[in-house]
Amino acid sequence: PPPNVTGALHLGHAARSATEDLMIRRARMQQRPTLWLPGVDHASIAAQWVLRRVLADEGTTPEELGRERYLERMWRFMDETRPVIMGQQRRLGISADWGRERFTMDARSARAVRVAFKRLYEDGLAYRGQKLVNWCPGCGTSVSDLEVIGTPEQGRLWSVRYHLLPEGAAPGASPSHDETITVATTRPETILGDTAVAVHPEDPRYAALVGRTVRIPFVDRDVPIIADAFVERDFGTGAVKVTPAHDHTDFATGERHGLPRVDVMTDAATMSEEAGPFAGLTREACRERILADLAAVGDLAAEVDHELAIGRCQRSDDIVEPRLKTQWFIDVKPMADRAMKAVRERRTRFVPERFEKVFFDWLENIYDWNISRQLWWGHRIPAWYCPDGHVTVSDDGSGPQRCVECRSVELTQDEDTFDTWFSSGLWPFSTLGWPDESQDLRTYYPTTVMETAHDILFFWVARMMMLGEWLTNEEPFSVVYLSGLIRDPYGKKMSKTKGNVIDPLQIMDDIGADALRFALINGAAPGADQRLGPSRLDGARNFANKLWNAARFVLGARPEELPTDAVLALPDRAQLGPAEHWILSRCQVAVREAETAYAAFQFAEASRVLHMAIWSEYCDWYLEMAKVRLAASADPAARVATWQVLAWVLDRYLRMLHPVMPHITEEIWGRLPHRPDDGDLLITAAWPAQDQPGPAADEGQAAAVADLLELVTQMRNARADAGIEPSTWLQADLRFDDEREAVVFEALADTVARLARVRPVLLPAGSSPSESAALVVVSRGAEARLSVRVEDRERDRARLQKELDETERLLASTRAKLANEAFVSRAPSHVVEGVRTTEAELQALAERIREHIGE
RNA sequence: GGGCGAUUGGCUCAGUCGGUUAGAGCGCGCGGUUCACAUCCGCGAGGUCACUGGUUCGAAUCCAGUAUCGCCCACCA
Repeated sequence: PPPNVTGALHLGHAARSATEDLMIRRARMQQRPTLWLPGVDHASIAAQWVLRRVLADEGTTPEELGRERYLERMWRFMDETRPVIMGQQRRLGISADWGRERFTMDARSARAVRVAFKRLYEDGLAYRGQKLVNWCPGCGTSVSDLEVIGTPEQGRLWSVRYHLLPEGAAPGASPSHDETITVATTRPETILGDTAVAVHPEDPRYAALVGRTVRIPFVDRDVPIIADAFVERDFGTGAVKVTPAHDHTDFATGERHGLPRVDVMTDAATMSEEAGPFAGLTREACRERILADLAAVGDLAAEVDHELAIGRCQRSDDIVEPRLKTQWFIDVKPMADRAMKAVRERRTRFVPERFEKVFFDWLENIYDWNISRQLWWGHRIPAWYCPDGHVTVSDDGSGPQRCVECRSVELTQDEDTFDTWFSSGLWPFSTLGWPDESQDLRTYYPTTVMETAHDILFFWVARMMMLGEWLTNEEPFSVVYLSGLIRDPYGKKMSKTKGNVIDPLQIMDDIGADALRFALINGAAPGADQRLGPSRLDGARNFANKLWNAARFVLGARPEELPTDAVLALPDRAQLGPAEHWILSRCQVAVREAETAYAAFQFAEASRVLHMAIWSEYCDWYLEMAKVRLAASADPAARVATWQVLAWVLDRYLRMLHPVMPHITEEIWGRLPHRPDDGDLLITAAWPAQDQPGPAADEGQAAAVADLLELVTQMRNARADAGIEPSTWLQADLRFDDEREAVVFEALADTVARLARVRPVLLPAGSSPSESAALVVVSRGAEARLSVRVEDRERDRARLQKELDETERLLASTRAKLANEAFVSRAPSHVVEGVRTTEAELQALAERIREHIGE
């Protein structure tokens, strides 16, 4: 989504950009045709606020400048601010098609807006009419329903007595003193605009009063008591004042009953001439005066605290006033139906899926879209009026010559501009050349993925889908990926006033763009808000550092025997040792799992898989194992083969990680040998998950190595528990149940020595245990005895006992399962078999441990 | 008022198809000047998976209800 032109890069942008860049880079490596079109949005209301502050600093105001000079100043401001936000985006390293940068206020967008509007007008969807709009006095413009935020606030509910006219009395007669109807209101100032009182048609309390006339105080207007089912009998007094010009419900009621609309306010939210004695007062002052006056004459019947939802402007936080205006609206229902159809037909799907429901709920209950804004900055509505009031809509850039109805040449253009989201809603196709049948449009439209935060699902995504379906007859994108918002470590929204904002530019200075990207990707579940704080950022920085250092080691360990122009390749299979089979096997698993996650939009999972594989498998184990085989004393062929595996595996990790951390992976990759079919840059290199898998690892050897590593861990554990100095070399007698494991061990004896700091000796399978004092380590297929001093061994008793307890606990639960007749007969056989195997292993293990404890 | 989501070690979160010994990072404890990395290495402690009931041979996972928190929508004035 295009960021606002006047904005500074914040973490939300960074997160969106990182996610989008991830997708585009992966697609590019998969050799798919990719286009990521960057740009900025003109954000009319936001820009107007920003420029007003700038002008204030310059000692002037928009009003002083006038429309024309104001717009000139705005364009100059755009020229200053636009490169700033674009430059900040580039620092993230996002691989957009920068040469195609677009702006929602550029000439091509302007044309698309005109054409779209004319089409909607001709289709009967765009119309001009007098309706209630949401008027924001602070912004001086109407805003759409979405921009009005219902804010729960403590208010009051006043009950006011209206006096009835005597039955059958002529209009203007004196109202009755005693006969009254009491209405409840939270907004006494709108009394002045009342044109009816409504009660429920089945409310016995008021049945007799329906049809009578009441006198509205202060303005002395006589209005009817009407019956309408919208009235809630249980609320307030059960009688409602009806103010069609100042309340959305009342407007609808007024339409049903043909009530007049009396507008008692001005654009500045002060009382108008229609307010009679209160004209000129602010709405707040008017309320006070009315309440005082009502109380004075005894017509204020009750006053209670009442919590209500106040509509406030998203931008200015002012209380939004429903006001009667003649403006442009779009009947969105037909478009909404088309958009919903695209989703039902699965031409567009949401990730995560649950947003479909939110999407449907909104579109099913949608109201007409008010698109007129009383702002200067924006696309001016291409509608012209002649002196007779005829409307001419034109998509011609220079406007119409004559009125379409009376041929008058005296035409005046509508003063208003479009809601910014109208032009944003055209983005997927206006940027590709629409309305022209351009080559780009044919190639890239409909697009593949729309990625954005869920807070603009209605504002933007739904509008793009409606406008796209209606204007191009195609869904604008097939996947909507909705991400969450970034919050501070305590779950609070980041805001400047709270002072909890993390500045992505500062973070990039501190830890680099890649670390920031990794932190953002790694912490983000689709659709879920994420908390971001120092600890996650530190972790990401550490990972970048780890990868860099591992690469430094690999590059530095390159054997001299390998020709400088050697291509990236695996050695002959015969040259692979067990450790090489193990890491090749692990690498294949990681590539497969990461790809599955990427394909399912589970980007955090993909990053976790790669983080684990690189850190916990490649660095923690394989690099350490490789060091032995790389040592100068080793056979040169083995040394070369080992390095080839190191490089080959690293290459795969780098490719898979590139979408997340483009800079560091590119930098490292550039220093590794490449395959003959590779270009110079990783950004366009082939995606491992779909290229040739390479020779399959020997899974038997890989599994044996895994067991051996488990044994190493246990030996370390035993040493630590017994408090053996880490630097001490111990003698270790090893015995394996399985002959193949023994063979693998023999090949890796030096490696085991290094990893566990022991001098390992292989005992024959049936040999008797050593008599010397020893730490005993027992694993499923092997055991080790570490020779130590007697007192060291004494400290070790507890460890074996603990292991036995744990083993017996597991054994008990396994046996309980097998003892369950229902389990054995109903569970799938492979599950039962698995449990049987586990039971046998655990039993053997327990026996062996017991044996050693008995010694 | 309606809807959605969350609830898993001290903290932040994974756990996708019901069967794994429930994982990770941070934090915590113990140890470490091993020639890639102290932004590091090794070892460890720490979880009745919010609660109640149900389905199932088997539930963190599916269903119903409850509680708490968060978000979205809404014309009880």
